[in-house]
Amino acid sequence: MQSNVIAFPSATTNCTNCHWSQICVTRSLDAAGRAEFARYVTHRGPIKRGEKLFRQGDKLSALYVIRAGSVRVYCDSESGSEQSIAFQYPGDMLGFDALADSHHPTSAVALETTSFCTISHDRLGALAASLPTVWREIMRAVALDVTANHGHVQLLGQRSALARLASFLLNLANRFAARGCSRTEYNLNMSRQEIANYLAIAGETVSRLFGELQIRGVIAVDRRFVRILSLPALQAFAQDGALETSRSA
Amino acid sequence: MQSNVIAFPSATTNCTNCHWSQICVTRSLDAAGRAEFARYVTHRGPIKRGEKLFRQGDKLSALYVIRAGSVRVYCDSESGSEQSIAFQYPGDMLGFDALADSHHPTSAVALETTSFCTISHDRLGALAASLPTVWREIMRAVALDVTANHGHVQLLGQRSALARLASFLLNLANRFAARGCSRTEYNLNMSRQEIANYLAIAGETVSRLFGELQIRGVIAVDRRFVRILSLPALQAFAQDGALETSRSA
DNA sequence: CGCCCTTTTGAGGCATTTCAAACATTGTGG
DNA sequence: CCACAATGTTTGAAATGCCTCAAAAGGGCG
Repeated sequence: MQSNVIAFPSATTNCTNCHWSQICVTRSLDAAGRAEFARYVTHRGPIKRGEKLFRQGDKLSALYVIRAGSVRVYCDSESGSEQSIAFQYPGDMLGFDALADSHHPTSAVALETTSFCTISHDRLGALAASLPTVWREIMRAVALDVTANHGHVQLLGQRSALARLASFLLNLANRFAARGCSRTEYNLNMSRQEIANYLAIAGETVSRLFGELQIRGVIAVDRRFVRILSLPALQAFAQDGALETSRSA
Repeated sequence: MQSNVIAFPSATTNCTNCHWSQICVTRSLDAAGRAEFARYVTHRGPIKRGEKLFRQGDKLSALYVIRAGSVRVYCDSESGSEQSIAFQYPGDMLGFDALADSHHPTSAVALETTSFCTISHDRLGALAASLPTVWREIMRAVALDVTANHGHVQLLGQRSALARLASFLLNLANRFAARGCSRTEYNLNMSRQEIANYLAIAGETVSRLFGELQIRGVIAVDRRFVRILSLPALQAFAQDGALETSRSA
């Protein structure tokens, strides 16, 4: 998000004046509640591209909320291959999958300079006692994460690589829009290879498909900057993935 | 599970004498706790194959735990296609993805005659007040579900169809083993087509791959009954998906 | 300016899909 | 109890979309 419109937050930001209070788990809290919540939150970072918030296998120490920047969550399999699970943006909470056995089953790495908040695992009980309603919001955040995972499975279930890429671009568009950024113009925070891994297709295919969509006038791509020229056309590709004839709407 | 070893539970079963108390969210409760928990639980079913526990779009009314039988969870996309998200067995909790916006983003359908428990959404607050520690278990169940979803994504990220099928068979094996059933012999509760949809490959391919694995002596298949003849060989296929030469261990 | 890394573009091969038909299995009604 | 329908499964042959390997082109950064 850092690269998309919104300025990098100052170090003195806290939950009462945070940009993302409508997206974060604080969204249902009033000013007093947010001030109280802030007592349980530690600001961290900024960390640089490539640095990790946590590693697969690490003992759970806290839950995380992105404050600025962006993060890629991924899994390493026994066979050595890596699978990207999610890209996370400001306001997104991550790390609760570690609540199952107190160890992180995934890793999270910064895609760019990134700041984040942590909520100590030890203090979750106290937080819940102090702000009972916040549990509901945490559950909601978890449920949203589950739903996002379902979306990812649905995306991978789509046969055509084109449909996957189109779905991906639309997903990003919606998430940026939810954060007050442009729905139709944004910077990709990840490399082609990282997109490819997330979509479970080859990097070269991603490249080719960006080309295809550009030739058809559906999007304009310049390096990592994407402009969606026809949202309906992109949605059509996301649904049936048909390439075939002239379809630019 | 009904078809795998364990007898169908009697109608008088409750949380204090439930077969699945080591898997269910009650697993950390003592006898008194379970008795208390049982006050919040309603027994439902049995329902028949094809009947639904809940439908995508339904208003959230309760959380669900399978007691006997098996369930398929799936998503309908706008384009009309369907994507299987998970297969659930006794002790598994489902439905909490609806906590995000109070409506179910998925549907759940019985694969066979199935009984289940419901925990009314309205009474979750009272339950939490009465049994504070149970929240931790519910969070754990949710985290397990998230982890399972990551596993599904990893599975779909694997390129070869053979690796996907092998991973799937191993996943089932582990889950049956966790429930005290045989790890190496079990009945599939779902059709070939349902497996294919879950794995995002064609039904015909599933058929062919079952044949391949059988010819190679890795498994023996008779209709829906599967016997794993070589766990190591199946694991090898799950990791690299290489078919190539003689590899029967 | 030159090196390195990412991205793009090209050509060929192959795994998987698709379409189609034979086959088995289960359930149903006469 | 059998014939038949309906459904699910297997098998075959051809088409194709994506991957792999390889090389060139473009940016970023010292």
